[in-house]
Amino acid sequence: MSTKGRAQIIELPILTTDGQFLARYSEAGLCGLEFPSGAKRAPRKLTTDQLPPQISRWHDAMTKALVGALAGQTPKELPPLDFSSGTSFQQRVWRTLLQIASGRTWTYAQVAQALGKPNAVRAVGGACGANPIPVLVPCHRVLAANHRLGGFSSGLNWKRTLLKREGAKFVG
DNA sequence: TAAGTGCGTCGTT
DNA sequence: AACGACGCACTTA
Repeated sequence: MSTKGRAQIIELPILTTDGQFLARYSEAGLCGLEFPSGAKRAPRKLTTDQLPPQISRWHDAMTKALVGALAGQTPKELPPLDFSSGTSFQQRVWRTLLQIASGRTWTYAQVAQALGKPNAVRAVGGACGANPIPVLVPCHRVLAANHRLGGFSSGLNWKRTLLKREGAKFVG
């Protein structure tokens, strides 16, 4: 038996009114989420009953959480989040982002403050950009100084849309 | 006001 | 050693 077999990742689509998202699961939990892409290929042809039951439960929770979050609501239940792809600094940032309530925004500088590294502002921006689970890990709630929009890896329109639905204010 | 430049800062590659 | 989803001071138009 191979001792270096790669961890199995299961990808499942989530259909929403905003398009088809793609959720990724590891043995530890949800490890990735991708925004709808132009290509609408189904990533996998598995029916729910062929899935490991644990993944199936996670995906049910995830589907509800995502649909709600896209409507500006705070998810009641999330699947376990697998942040293991990140460096320890990135993981700290991502965990911090989970503290930002819907409708509220922090600045990159505030996140850096919260980490006890007030000068690591730019590094925080980098970690936000590396967030593997957008929307649920609300990197879109992090703005630049003076309520300016800042950036967003998956496209600024997504950031604007999400913030508007949550009733958050921003400039730009 | 708006837009552009330079530099400090620090985690990542 | 180079590069950013930053912030701030400062210059120009």
